[in-house]
Amino acid sequence: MSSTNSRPRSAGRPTLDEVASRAGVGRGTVSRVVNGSPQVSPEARAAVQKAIDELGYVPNRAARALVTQRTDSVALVVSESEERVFGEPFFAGIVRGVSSALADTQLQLWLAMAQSPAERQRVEHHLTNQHVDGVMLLSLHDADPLPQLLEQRGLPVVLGGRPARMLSSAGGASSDVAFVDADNEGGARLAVGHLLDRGRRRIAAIAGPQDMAAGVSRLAGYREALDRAGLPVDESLIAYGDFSEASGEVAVRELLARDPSVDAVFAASDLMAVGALRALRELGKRVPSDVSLVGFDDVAIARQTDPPLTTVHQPVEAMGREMVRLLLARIAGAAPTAVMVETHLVERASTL
Amino acid sequence: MSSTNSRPRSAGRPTLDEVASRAGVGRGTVSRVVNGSPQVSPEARAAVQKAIDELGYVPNRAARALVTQRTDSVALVVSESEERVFGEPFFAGIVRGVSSALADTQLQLWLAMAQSPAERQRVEHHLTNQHVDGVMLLSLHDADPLPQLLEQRGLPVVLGGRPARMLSSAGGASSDVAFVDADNEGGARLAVGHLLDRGRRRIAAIAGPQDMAAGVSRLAGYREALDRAGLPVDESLIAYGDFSEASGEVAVRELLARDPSVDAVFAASDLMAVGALRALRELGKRVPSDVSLVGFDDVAIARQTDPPLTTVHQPVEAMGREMVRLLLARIAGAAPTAVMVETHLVERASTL
DNA sequence: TGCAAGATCGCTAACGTGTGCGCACAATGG
DNA sequence: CCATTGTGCGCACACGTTAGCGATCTTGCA
Repeated sequence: MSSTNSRPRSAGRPTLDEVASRAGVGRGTVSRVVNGSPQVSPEARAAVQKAIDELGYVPNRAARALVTQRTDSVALVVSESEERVFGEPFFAGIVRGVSSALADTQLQLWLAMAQSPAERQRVEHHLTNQHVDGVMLLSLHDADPLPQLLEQRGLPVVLGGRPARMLSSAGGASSDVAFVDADNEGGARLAVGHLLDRGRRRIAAIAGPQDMAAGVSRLAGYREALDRAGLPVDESLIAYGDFSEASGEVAVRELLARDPSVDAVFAASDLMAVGALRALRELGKRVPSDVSLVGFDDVAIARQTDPPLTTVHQPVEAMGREMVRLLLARIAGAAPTAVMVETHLVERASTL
Repeated sequence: MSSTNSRPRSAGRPTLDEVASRAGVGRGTVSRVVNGSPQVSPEARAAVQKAIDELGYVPNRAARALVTQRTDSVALVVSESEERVFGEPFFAGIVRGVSSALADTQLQLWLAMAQSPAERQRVEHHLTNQHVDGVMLLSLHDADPLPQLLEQRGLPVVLGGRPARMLSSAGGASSDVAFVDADNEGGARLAVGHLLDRGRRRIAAIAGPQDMAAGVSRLAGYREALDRAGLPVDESLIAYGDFSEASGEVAVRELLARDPSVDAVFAASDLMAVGALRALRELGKRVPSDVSLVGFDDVAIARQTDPPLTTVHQPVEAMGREMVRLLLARIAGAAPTAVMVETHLVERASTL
């Protein structure tokens, strides 16, 4: 009895008017019961409910979405490889925040990865109409056209991390696309301020790529901290990396070659700080006594380096929650807004 | 101009017959062009394509799904917390395999986490009709009714890991629900065989919970390896844990208290092996000289213990690919099947 | 030139649901 | 007993698409 024809399928799922005829009412009444409208008598409601239970009726999402224009689900799209998505604790934190914020809602979260062009194309194609009510985008490239494209198609979008061209707009300002970003500038100020407080004066910076918002903002925070302390910014104390471990190693060698009296290094990412740490050791510098070192991001390895890394922590879970908040507002019809979440310094043994 | 009425929406997305009237053809022709039917003349095709581009038309998925009964997307549902999903490399491997197998297809992968009852309810509700074409389920509870429920609703399901009640059916056998499982029994046989090859004779086992298929199978493999070697199975050399680190610690203390001459331990999970390793050290036993130790799973920490852990590796990526293969077959109308993927031993320093 | 076959395309009937409109019927007041 | 109000519910249309059935037009052959 399992192979009489190609696909048994149990004669299709029950439909709205099968329920209606079994309950002896019209389609409209069944629909009203399903959607909890008050305009239906207790006995009719009971009869309909009975029929629903007996038939195992469950409304067809496609048909409902077609008429209501809603799907009751949202997507979180990450433009990264599985490797990094599952490796970096950052993403886990975001997802945790997003899930917790969505818990109060009826909205279902769907996670998608899109790194290769083919995947990106497919995701775009699937997102683009009537599959979700809104999209959260994580870690996309510099000038990725995806957010604009989606918004243009009428799909609310919220970005995690500030888009590169949105550098000037502060928190709360309205822009063409909503985003949540950590206070990179403030965090860098905290880090460098901490080094200044501890009496360091020759503070070098390993900056991130200047075509990424985080890179620019963190360097700006470095400059501002020195400024506020009345110290001049010595451009020869700034080297540029690409957030990677290797680039941190190269940068710190260059910095010390330029000026051996450097007594502190601010690295714009923990990975670069880890590279810097290795190079410093190889150069015979002791951390933190000879050179203090501060990173940024508070990734997991920052706790396990020797010595453990002082770094700037970003509240990733809060970022996830804020993304949901903005997205819900956007779905409800609000204009795009930007919010900034605060960062704070985690003091460990790489500074003293 | 942004607040004249409640929701501008740019007058709605263009529809099929807006394209048709602009191109001067009928709706059917536009549909044929969009779906790549050969039954349309080059000039009509060009006109339609032009109109599509100008209007930025993109087909409405809900309407299409309503008539075709397909959504061109599948779900991977993991019944775990974000913590574990993003922490355990197992899931990353599965996702990598699934993604790579899906790359040839037009199907979009949606990942969902469902641990709490509320989340489970919501996922079930969203899956249950017309949101995806098929579902892959990972790490669900013992007698979870979800797979049966979904199959009953007409949704193809593939399980990662053997359901508890399916212990007897071997690879390829037809069952009521499709699943992919690692050869736990064979892996355990390899592990214990390795210990026997190295001359160990008092081999204890830390078994997993016996209400989980993996726990039962791995213990069965242990017994069978001894059996094949003509050795009796001493029940006092078997202790039971729950796959956790703490339970491994407790179990090994109990085993050594029962019989101090134990010269090898087979742990049914790497986490239990890590716990056992710590307890052995505290008990003054040297690994591997006094007691050899083998784990199971080949998780990331197995490489970083001291000494690094010999363990049984499961080809998680291949499991992901197999899950997709089974799901596609299932969607195409095939009956549920079961497949088993091979495991192999990774020799490290905890055995000699 | 006439006829048939094949290519091309328009029309229309679903797909299953939400919802406004209007009707029937019960309750209440005069 | 009749008029009026209000509640409950059936009817039918709309949502945007696919697919099958013919209608029309072109083309080849006798």
